[in-house]
Amino acid sequence: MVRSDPVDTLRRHGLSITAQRLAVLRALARRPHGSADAIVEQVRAEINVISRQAVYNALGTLTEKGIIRRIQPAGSPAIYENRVGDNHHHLICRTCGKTVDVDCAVGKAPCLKASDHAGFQIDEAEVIYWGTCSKCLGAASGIRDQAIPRRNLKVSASKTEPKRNPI
Amino acid sequence: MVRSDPVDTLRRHGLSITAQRLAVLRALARRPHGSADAIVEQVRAEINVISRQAVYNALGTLTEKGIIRRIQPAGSPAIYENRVGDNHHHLICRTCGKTVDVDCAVGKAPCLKASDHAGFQIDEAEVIYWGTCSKCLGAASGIRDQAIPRRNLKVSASKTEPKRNPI
DNA sequence: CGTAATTGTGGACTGAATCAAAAAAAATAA
DNA sequence: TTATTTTTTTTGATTCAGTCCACAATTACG
Repeated sequence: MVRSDPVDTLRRHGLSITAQRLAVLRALARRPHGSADAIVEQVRAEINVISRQAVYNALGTLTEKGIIRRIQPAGSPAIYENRVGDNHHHLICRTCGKTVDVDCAVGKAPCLKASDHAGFQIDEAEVIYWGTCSKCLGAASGIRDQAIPRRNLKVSASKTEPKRNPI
Repeated sequence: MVRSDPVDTLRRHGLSITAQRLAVLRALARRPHGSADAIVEQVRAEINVISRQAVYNALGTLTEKGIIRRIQPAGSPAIYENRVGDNHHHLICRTCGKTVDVDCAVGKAPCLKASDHAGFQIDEAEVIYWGTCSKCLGAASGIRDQAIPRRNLKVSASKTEPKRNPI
C-alpha cells in the first residue's frame, strides 16, 4: 500500500484539494524532515507563490488529520515528516540539525509504557536522541554548517572552561 | 547527600554568588517544574526585583553547569528542574501542562541506546510521554485550566465537523 | 579597601508561530 | 454549466519566548 497520491490522500480525509496543500505534501514527500520555512521555500520553487500562513495552515490541518507528523525539537523550529503511525523516533544532530529516523530501541512499542503512569492516560511517547552526526564529528573544528542553528544550547564551546569538576 | 545549600552549590561550581541566582535556585527547589516566566514571578515574590534577563542568565549558566536541567516540551515554553543526573523522563498533560517525573521505562538507562546510530554520537536521550492527567481526565468537558496553554495542538474541538447535522 | 572581572538592568530586537478580516478558490446545489 | 455556500488563502498585524546590547551594579580577589 504505497498510495502516495496526494490528491487521494486529501480526499480520503475529507479535505479540500488545493494547490497549496498538494505542494506541501509533495515537498514533504521529497524531503523527509522539513521545517515550516524550508517547506515554504520548496513550495515556492514549485508553485510560484504561497503565503507563509498557507503553509502553516496546511501543515496544521495535515497534522490534525494525522497525515503528517510534527516534531518540535528543543530549541529549534518544528519540523514535519510524512512517515506516520509507526512509532519511530528521531536522532538529531546538535550541530547541523540533521534529523534521521530511528526505530524504537527495544522492539515494537515499549516506549509507550512508562514505568509509573501517575494517573495519566498516555497517548504518545516522544523520544529524541541528541548527538552529533558523523559529518559534524569530522568537522568538529568550526565549520558551522548550521542547517538549523539551535540557539538554545548556546555554543559555549570553551567559554567556561572548567567542565571537569575539580575534586 | 542532600546538600541543598544553594550557596554551596554555586561555590562548588565556581560561580559567583548573587542574590538572583540564589533566588532562582530556591524557586526551583520549591517548585519542581517551572517555566522561566513562572520563576520570574516566584523570584519577584521573594526578592523584590529581578530582571527577566537575569533569570534567563541564571537558568542558562545553571543549566550549563549541570546544576539544573532544561526540558523543552514541544510547543510549550521551556521548563526547568533541579533533579539532575539520573536519566529520568517526563510525563506531561496536554491539557493543563502538569509535568511529573517518571523513571526510565525499562530499567537503568536503556533509552540511551538507539537501535541504529546512523553514525551519530549520541549524548542524550530525551523522552517525553504525552497524555492527560487524572484531573483533566475527570474534567474532560471544558474546564480549561491551562497552566501551560499549549497553543500548537490547537483545540480544534468541533471546528471541522459541520457535516454532522447539529440539530 | 580598591580594582578587575563578572553579573544584572532595561530596552530594543529577533524569529517562529498565531490571529483576524477581506479576497479567492473549492465544494455543493440548482 | 452557473449560482451560492463553505472552505482556504492572502495580507498584515500581533503575540510570545527568548536573545542582544550597552551601561550600571555587584562580586571576587589581591
